[in-house]
Amino acid sequence: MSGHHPARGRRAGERKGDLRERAILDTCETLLAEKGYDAMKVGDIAQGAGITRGALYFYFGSKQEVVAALVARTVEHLWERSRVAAETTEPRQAITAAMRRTIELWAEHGLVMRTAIDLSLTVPEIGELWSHTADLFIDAIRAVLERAGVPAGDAPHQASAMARALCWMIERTFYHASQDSPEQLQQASATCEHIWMTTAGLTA
Amino acid sequence: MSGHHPARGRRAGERKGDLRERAILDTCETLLAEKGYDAMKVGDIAQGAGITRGALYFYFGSKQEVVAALVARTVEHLWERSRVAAETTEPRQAITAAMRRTIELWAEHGLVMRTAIDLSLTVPEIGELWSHTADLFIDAIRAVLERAGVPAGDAPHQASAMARALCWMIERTFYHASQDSPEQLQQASATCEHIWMTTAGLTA
DNA sequence: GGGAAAAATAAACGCGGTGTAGATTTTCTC
DNA sequence: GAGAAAATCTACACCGCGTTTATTTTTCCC
Repeated sequence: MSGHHPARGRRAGERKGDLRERAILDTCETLLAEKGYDAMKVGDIAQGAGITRGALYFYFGSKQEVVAALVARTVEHLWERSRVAAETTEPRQAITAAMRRTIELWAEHGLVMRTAIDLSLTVPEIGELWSHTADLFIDAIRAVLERAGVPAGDAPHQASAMARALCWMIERTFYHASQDSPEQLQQASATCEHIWMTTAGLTA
Repeated sequence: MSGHHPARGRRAGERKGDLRERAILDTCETLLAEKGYDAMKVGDIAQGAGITRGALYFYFGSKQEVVAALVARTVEHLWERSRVAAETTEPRQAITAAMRRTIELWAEHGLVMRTAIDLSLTVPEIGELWSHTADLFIDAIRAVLERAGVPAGDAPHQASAMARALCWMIERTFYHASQDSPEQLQQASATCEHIWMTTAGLTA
């Protein structure tokens, strides 16, 4: 058992320490890229943020909480971006636009997204965040499929199930591609787009 | 740094300890299902296998090595099954047969396969095993696509890239479905099969 | 500018888990 | 049945996390 209640300090808007909190998350992101989750120790994060271990535990209750907060920050960003888009009605355009946006998201936040996926099992809070995010994407895909004429419903070849499968395809394909080069992301995107189109009944 | 060279004991065929080695892997598989990787401690595995921690370290150099061995054992099984099949030439039948086989594999070995995927990043040896396995599947899918008329090649809408995307779709979809019920596996399979068919240009 | 609250420091400590070492017993082999 | 190799046990050293405490510095705000 770690901490039952937050044991967090500082409540009430926008103290100075919010700066440090951001510094901690930034450092965490950097170290995650450099060494990976396991090898990254709490002391490293603190040091990188210019504080001591003790001080870090004033802001966050555990290592997992730090990473969870980092994921939350990133994921919130994803949601905003997604809310803005998704207004195109013509299916073909919608798909193309969505894939372009997906490339941007993975190019910019690939590391954190991969970390979120990896830790989904281990850290329940992160699991929640990511599965919620996935649901948003699935629903967006579902809407496009239905607009393109795929019958609505939960059965195997109806829109919901297909959208889910397509979402996992995109997630996994970009997960791998984002570990390589930006070119790989482009390639991956083109392939996913084509399969999505075909599945939607839109023969290119 | 853990252990550089194996530090393994016992070489030369079929000592008594091979029995224990199997017992260790069996216990590991059980505990993995019950508690998950992190919560499963080395002492638990040893106890389950009827020996002490120290004895376990005679057979395996680390916790990771134990799980890697378990994955290797399972994956070898997968390879055999795949070698036997994949002789159907008619694309539609080949796809249906492949999906039926995939259901069986995930129903039987879902837990270990999920573990392999989860630890691919953390444990290099497991990463190797799994990516090799994935390559086999990708190649099988590629062959079917080409037989169905999809042009060969590495470009985004040619057979190789599409096969890769389809493989990740199947992996991830089954990964999730296998955590729920056998019924979910059936559903997932039907959906994946449909998308695969469509992608291959075989309108159902 | 002075007092309260917030933010940070340093130095311990306990806990749990991994991996290692050395001694010891069992088992094979001749 | 003696010696070697295999298998096992017990005890320990290490590392990292999370906690605690006591003490200082910074910041807020009236």
